[in-house]
Amino acid sequence: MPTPATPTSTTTPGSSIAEVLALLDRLLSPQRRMLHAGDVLYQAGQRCGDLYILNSGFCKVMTMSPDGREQVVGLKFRGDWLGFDGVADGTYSCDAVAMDTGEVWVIRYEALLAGCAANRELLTMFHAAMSREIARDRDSMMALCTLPADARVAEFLRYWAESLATRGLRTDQFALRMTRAEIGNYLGMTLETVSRALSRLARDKVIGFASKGRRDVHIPNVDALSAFVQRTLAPAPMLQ
Amino acid sequence: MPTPATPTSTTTPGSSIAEVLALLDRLLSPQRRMLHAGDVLYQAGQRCGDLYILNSGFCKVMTMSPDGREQVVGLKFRGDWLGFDGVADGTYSCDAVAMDTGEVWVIRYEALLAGCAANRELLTMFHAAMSREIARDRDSMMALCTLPADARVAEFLRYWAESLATRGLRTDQFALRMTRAEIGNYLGMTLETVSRALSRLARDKVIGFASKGRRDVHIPNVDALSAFVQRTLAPAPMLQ
DNA sequence: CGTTCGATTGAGGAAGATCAATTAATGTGG
DNA sequence: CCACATTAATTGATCTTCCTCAATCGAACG
Repeated sequence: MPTPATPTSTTTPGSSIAEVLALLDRLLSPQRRMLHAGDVLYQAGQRCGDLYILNSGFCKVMTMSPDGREQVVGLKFRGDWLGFDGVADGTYSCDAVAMDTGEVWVIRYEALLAGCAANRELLTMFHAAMSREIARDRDSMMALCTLPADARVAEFLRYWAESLATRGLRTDQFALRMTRAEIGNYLGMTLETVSRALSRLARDKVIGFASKGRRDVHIPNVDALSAFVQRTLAPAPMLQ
Repeated sequence: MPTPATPTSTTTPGSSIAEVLALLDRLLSPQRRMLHAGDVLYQAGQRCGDLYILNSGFCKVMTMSPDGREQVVGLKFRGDWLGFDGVADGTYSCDAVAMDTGEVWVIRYEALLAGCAANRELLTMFHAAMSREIARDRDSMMALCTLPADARVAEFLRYWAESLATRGLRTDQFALRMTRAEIGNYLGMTLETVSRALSRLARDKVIGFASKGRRDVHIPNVDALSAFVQRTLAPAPMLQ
């Protein structure tokens, strides 16, 4: 897993979310589009003329296989791009759905190409964004393949908290905008297993639930989540 | 899962492997580098100044988490790019290892950027390659999360055969260049489960093993593999 | 205030992991 | 070239984890 990016890092130009947004605003003055929970930003099969940058809110990315299996394959936060999958053959291969009220900036792909040809910073920033998505997807595969169910849920929460932290949002308390069924679908397990994992995490005081409802998660200490993942990997502390 | 790409498709410029290689050769005249099985093309943490295109042979991409879990997260064939993960922050985050004798073309990232600024075709081709990798990773996630072990192994073989077919190579018989342990690691299961799945596929005549050794797989009919995957998804043909 | 949807929890079963033994292929030194 | 060592693959027996099925509970909403 990558070390948490420092939001103000300037090693690569355009590596901070604010810088990226500012650059895009300046060079491409993208159109704004309001989102509400459940809104479909784009759908698989649809012609891809635009890419999107999430300026606020949260989105999920979903794929459907020809035989009807459906899966959440990605989560998007402020500063993340949407629609990369459509660049290759001009057609989106996933659905993108808003999970909350928010705003995306619409980037015409043709305009982006023109901008990239003229502006080196825009070009490298765009490449960095795609590259980061590839690296992130690989981390997801690792978690899916090597972690047992409880650790997978813990890692999911850790990733969400880290994503919020990177964006300067509070991480001690936040709303999971997904049902247990959706989380399970994303993590490759059933909703009951997700629920049991969350209950265990709560019993172990690694997480807590806000007073009313069990969608609001309280994470006193993100490191405790990482520690929990590690603990499940070293099964028995080797008694002697 | 994407429909098998027609090798001669010209909808997007530079979408065929031959076109991509020709374009790169013409514009960047990349340096050639010979590979032998086991050669490490690049390693996580290493400075990323180059990208690579595989001209022949096969490579695997591996990640290692901080706590030591290691996993095969990708397979690369002729025409595939390697090193995208290093573009974001100038450091590779994976290892790339040759599985066979082959040749890569070395693309200096700086030269590529310069070329992209000057040549629109190169720019879109490069973007298409990254986009395709993102879409492909999502398909992998889908297979990992939604398919039972037997179907996952069948899907793995189907993907390998499809990859060979797209590149004009024979698919009825080929060598898996991975041990059962490596396949299992890639698919998120143990080597014993891989072995049992392969035995079942062979018993059902969906695949066969070449005379000597069980590394050479014989696939009389790729569609039979897809059918096998479907069969495991519709568990009981609903007796009444 | 009942209906509905999501979440929790328990009991039983099945898929796959683990452990262990055997066999097959590959390599090595004599 | 053969005996032997080594590594990979297969197969079986057991055990664990997670899934499935089912009941219950809680929150939200008309």
